[in-house]
Amino acid sequence: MTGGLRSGEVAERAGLNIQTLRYYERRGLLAAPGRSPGGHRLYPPDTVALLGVIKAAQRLGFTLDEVADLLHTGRRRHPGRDLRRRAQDKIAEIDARIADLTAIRGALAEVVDARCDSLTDCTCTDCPIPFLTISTRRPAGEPA
Amino acid sequence: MTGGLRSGEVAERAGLNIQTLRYYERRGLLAAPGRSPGGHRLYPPDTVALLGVIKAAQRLGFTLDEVADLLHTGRRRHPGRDLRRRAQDKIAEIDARIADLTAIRGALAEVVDARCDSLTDCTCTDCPIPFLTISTRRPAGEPA
DNA sequence: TTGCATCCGGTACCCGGGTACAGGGTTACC
DNA sequence: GGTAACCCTGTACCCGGGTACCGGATGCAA
Repeated sequence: MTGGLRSGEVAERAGLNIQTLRYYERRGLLAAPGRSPGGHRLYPPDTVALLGVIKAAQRLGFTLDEVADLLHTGRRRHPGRDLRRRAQDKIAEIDARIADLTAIRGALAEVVDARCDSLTDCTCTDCPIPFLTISTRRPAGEPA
Repeated sequence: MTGGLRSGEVAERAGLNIQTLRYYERRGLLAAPGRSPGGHRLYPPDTVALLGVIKAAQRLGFTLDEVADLLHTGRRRHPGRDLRRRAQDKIAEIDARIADLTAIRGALAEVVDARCDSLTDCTCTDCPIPFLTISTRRPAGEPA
């Protein structure tokens, strides 16, 4: 009888590296699974689906810490409100990020339109490069 | 007589850390400056402006390697064409990034609208979470 | 019971953009 | 010529999300 899936099987089905499974365990995304008598991990079969959820949440822009948190609070406190609030916060972050990128895009378009020819010694008239002081926030980093 | 600015002065005027100046030197963004008899760096005064340019380029989404490259090719080969082409490439990258973020935003909005209450066991009707297979590209990373 | 595939834990490394620290040498001013 | 402030080199560390390698132990089938 099979007490669960071996790490190699889980990794293959989920499209991940075995090391990544152990990494997720360390990070608190996966509960420590049962073990065979010899110490090999035996995962419950729904682990594969859980990993799919984790990957989906990552695609939504959540960090691994945030995903771990969501998984845990999902089990404990009043869950629904929490997920919705976090999703809304994440939308706000994404909007800010899009606004940043849009501003940068505009500045780049100006550089192209003005036919700038050098970062340091541009000879074009009304060169926009000296005025690139937009976006004094985070340079171009990910959300906090 | 002053043979140039000391690193502390440059760092302060440019709003950077001294370590960062040396880091930029290693990365090829700043040429190795002259030295005092005792070995202290003495920077030409326009270094401060150059650092401003570097920061501007970073804000435009160029990596340090790309900036170094732009600064070098700006001096050598046929410069103008290069800068314009790279700026256009960068605009395309940014557009792709914005498209990704917009898709993610849409998915998050669905999660909010549907009043999902759990990542793993959502009880809402027509829950969108199982369908979060959008954006099979890079998860949410920076441009290549 | 032999042999190969798989897995174990621990540790080190990768990317990009820096920052920090230790232990010493220099500069500048009084 | 003292002494504070500054600077030097070299090395290690930070973040996030993993990946790679090592030597040894297990699992499973013939």
